[in-house]
Amino acid sequence: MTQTARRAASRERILSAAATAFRGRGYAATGVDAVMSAAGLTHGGFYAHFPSKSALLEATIDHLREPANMPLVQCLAGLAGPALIAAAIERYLSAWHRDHPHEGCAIPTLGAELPRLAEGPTQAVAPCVSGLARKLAPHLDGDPGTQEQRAQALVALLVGGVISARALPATESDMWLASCRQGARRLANLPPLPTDPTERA
Amino acid sequence: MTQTARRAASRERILSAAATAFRGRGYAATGVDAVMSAAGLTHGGFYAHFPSKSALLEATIDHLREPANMPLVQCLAGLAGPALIAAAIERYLSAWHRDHPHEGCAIPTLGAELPRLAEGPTQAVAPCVSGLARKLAPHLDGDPGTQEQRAQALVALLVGGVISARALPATESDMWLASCRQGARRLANLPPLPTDPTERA
DNA sequence: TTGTTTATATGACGATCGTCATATAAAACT
DNA sequence: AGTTTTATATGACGATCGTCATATAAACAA
Repeated sequence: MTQTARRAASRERILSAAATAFRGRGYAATGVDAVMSAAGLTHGGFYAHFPSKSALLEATIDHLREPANMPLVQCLAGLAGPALIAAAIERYLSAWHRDHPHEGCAIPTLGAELPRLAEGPTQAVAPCVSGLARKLAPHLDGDPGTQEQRAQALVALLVGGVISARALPATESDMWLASCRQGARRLANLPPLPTDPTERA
Repeated sequence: MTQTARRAASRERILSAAATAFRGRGYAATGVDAVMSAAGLTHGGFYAHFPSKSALLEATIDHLREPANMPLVQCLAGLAGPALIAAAIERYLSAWHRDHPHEGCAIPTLGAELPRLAEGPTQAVAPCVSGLARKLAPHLDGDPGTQEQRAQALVALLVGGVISARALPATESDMWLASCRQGARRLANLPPLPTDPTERA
């Protein structure tokens, strides 16, 4: 393998390890050491790739914004309109997403932590949030003038639903997610889902 | 002042300082040193009051759950029904709450960080979340059987709205908050607010 | 007033943090 | 083949972390 290819592959492994670690344990609680050993490297070589830990954070956010690294959005390919909205709600407010923070959307895991750091990380998360709303907006029905605003409330409900579901014990959390799915469908003008009798209180 | 009173007052100052620091900068990013000096004490005396930093975290959550330390809930006293719901939405999704994380609700600031720590802190936040939903539920109209579920979606929207609003730049954030307020009123079966022409896009 | 309890201050400990200078070893070039 | 470039490993630095043993000084009891 050529050296430039080695370097690119290492950088990619560091970014991937950082994406997992930052989402799983948070930015402040994750050391450069942990990221590098997860990438199969030693901590000293880190500064050949990134000038600082906070620079790694920004690069990680950008890395997670690439469509290939957003499985929750990528699985909406081919869908449109109410079907896309329904699928997005189902995926985002799923038990899998709640139970796999390190593989899911970065907003619920890092959204609260990043804005209290420097401006750089904050400016990196902002397009994450508004971008998600802009992606969903055109698929909402009703008045086109209010699509964007209803999409923003929908994104807030998705993010808050995942965060609060992660803070609750298992049984309570399942019902909470179901309630959020119903609420999200209501915001999106979708018909309510039939209540599954097996998961009722 | 008697010694027991001194001790109680110091403990209270530590808890109050911890509540501000943890909400403002996060748990992992806040040192015991910073909490103690904010309380007007030196770091060494900390372990005369709490056995560990994580024990302080749990005590701080309990401290924040006391009604006297929840200004956002306390200002709802005397209200009931739709008026209470409307006031809660207005307060929670206000620019003030967005701009003062260290004085506001603990869920948007610590909700994502605490569940990835030990079980102790997680079990401390859970009643925070479900308690807020239970407080709002009886004031929602409509089918009493679905009150609790709609209250859960409403809480998720409130929490996610504040978190995402804090991640956005000022102008975009104001509109985002307004969209969330409208969405929250829609979830609560309240009539839409008249759109303020001065803050339209 | 004297002796005892106790709340807080002082200072230090091991561990870990982010950072970097240097060493090594492999690839690239002549 | 010999030389240069370069990606990574090694090891160390100052700082800060959580924790604790000890000292001090004030409050209480006699």
